Amino acid sequence: MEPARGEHSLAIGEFAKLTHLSVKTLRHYHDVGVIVPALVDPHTGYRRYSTSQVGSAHLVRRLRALDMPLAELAKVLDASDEQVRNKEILEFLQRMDDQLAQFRSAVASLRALLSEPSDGTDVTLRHVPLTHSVARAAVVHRDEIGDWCATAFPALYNAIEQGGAHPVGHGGALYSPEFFENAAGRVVAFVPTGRRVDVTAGLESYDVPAALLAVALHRGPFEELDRTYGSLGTYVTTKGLRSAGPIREHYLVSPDDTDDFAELRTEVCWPVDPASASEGAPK
Amino acid sequence: MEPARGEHSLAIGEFAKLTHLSVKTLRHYHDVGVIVPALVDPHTGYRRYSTSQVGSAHLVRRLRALDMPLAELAKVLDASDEQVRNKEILEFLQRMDDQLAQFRSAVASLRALLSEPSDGTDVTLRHVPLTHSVARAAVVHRDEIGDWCATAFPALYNAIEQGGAHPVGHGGALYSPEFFENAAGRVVAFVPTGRRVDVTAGLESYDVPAALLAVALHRGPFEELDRTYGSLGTYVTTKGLRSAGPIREHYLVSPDDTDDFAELRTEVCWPVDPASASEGAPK
DNA sequence: TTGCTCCTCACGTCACGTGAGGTGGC
DNA sequence: TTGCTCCTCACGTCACGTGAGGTGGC
Repeated sequence: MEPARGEHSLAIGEFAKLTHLSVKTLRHYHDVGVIVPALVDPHTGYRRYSTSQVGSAHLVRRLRALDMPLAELAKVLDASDEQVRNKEILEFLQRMDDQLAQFRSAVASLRALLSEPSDGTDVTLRHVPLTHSVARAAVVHRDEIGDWCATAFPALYNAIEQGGAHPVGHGGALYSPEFFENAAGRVVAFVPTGRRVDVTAGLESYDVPAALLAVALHRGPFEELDRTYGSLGTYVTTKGLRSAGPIREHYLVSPDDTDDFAELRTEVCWPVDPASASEGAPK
Repeated sequence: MEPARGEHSLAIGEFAKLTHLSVKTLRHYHDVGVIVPALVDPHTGYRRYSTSQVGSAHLVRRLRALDMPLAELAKVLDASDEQVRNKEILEFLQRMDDQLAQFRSAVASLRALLSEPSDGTDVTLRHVPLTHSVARAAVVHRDEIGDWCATAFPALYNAIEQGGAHPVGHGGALYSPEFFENAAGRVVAFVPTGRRVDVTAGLESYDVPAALLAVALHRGPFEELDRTYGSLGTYVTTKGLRSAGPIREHYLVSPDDTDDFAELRTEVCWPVDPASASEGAPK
C-alpha cells in the first residue's frame, strides 16, 4: 500500500501522537497485521504511516478498549465493503450488551453472596426409574453451555412434536465429571417422553438410567449454581455417600419460561451409590 | 491449616464439582496462594480440601468473574478480620462502578466515531508569551492521568490561594513525547498566576515558555481526544510545520466545572517552530 | 488388578511491556 | 557531529490451558 498523492507520511513516534497508541503497541499491530504501515523502508526498516491511516487507528483504539481480539479486529479492518465493516462492528456492539448484562449479574451475584447467609439447602433422596427420552449429546465448554442449551431444547421439543409424542416431564441434562473438572465435557440434554420416539439427525432416543438421587432445589440464575452444588456436595460427602454417575440438572423453571432469572428453578441431582446410602441408614 | 473436627476432606476433582472451578485452575490457585488445600499429602502430593473451604472458593469465583487480580484476591482472603475483608470487597465493587462507566463511555465513543464524520477541526496559529505559573510535575502513566490531574489541580489552586495570588487563566498541562510514545512520561500541570508565587513542597513556581502554538478546540470527553490530536497533527504535518516542544492542553471547561463530559472543552496546543511556519507563509 | 484420579514439569496463549544492544536521520 | 529516533531480538507478565509422562488409591 503506497501513500496516495497529497497524503503525508509520519514516523512511528508522530503517528503515536496522532492516534494515542504507543510505539510498542503500533509495532505489535504491525507484526500481527492489524495496522500495517503505508511504507517500510527496506534498508532501515523504518515504518512510515500515512495521515489517511489515522482514522482506522482511532477505530482500533476504540474496539480494543472494548476488548475486541486482535484477530477479529484485523478481519474487521480488512472488510473490503464499508457496509460490511459497519455491520460487523454493530454485531460486536450487540455482544457488548450481553457482556454488560453478564457484568451486572456478576456484581449482583457477589453482593448476594456477601449479604445472604450460606443457606441450609434442603436435600432429599429420591429414586428415579429409567426414563425414555429424546436427547442431544455433545462435548460442550462451560462458557458455551447456555447457548448450547438454548438451541438444544427447542430442537428436542420440536422433534417430540414432529414424532407425534408429548413431553412427560421437565427437560434436564447430564453432566460428565470432565465438564466440571476440565471446564469442558460431555453433556446430554434430554426431554422425557415416556416412550420411544423416532428422531431426526443430531438427536437420539435415549434412556436416562434409573438412579438414587440426592436432590437440592436451586432458586435463581445459573451463575449461582455453585452455591447449591456446594451445599449438595457437602451433604453427600458428610453423609459418606459415594457418587455414581454424571450429575443431572432438571430445569423446572427455565429461561424459556421466564425472563426474570431470579425466578429460575433448577433441581440439582447427585446420583449416589445405593449401597453407600443404606450403610448410612442404620447409623 | 488442618481440617477442624467434623469437617470432611475432598479430593481436588470433588472440590472442583462443589466450586465450579476447574482442576487446572485450583492447582494454579494453590501455586499462587489464593486457595491453599487444607492438607497436602507429603508423600503423594495429593491435595485435600475441606468442606469449609467451599465458601471462600465461591467468593473467589465471583471476584474473578469481575477480574479482580489474583494478588489482590489473595490479600482479601488473608484479611484476618471479617469486617476488613468485606470492606475491601465493597471498595472493589465501587471501582467496578467506575469501570462500568468507562465501559459505557467506550461504547458511546465507538458509536460516535461511526456516526459522526471525521470533523474538519478548525486550527488556528497563536503566539503565547512566557507565563508565570504554579506547577506540579511528575512521570505519569496514561491510565492514571485522570486521577493525577484530579489531585494536582486542586493542590495548585489551593497553593495559589494560600500564596495570596489569583489564577489569571485556565489550568493546563505539558505532555512530553514519551507520554504518548511510551504511554508514560513527564507531565507538568500548571495554573497561570501572572507573577511568581511562593509555593509549598511538591509544587514549584514554573514559567511556561513562550511559543507559537497550533491550536484546536476539543469538545467532549478526554477519551476522544485522539480525534482532535489526529486532526491537529495532520494539519501540522501537511503544512510542513516542525513541532517544537511538549504538547499542551488547556482545560477551558474541566471536570471541576461540569459533570457532563460532553460539555468539556479542551484546547490542544501543538508548539511549532516559527521558522517552519514563516517558510509556509509565502506559499 | 484394572482403570481412574492425581501428580509435576514444560510449554503455549493473548496483548502487549521491558530492557539490551545497535543503527539511521536531522 | 551530537543526540534523538528508530530498529530488532529475547524475555517477562497475567491467568490460566494443553499435553506429556508418570504414579497413587479404590
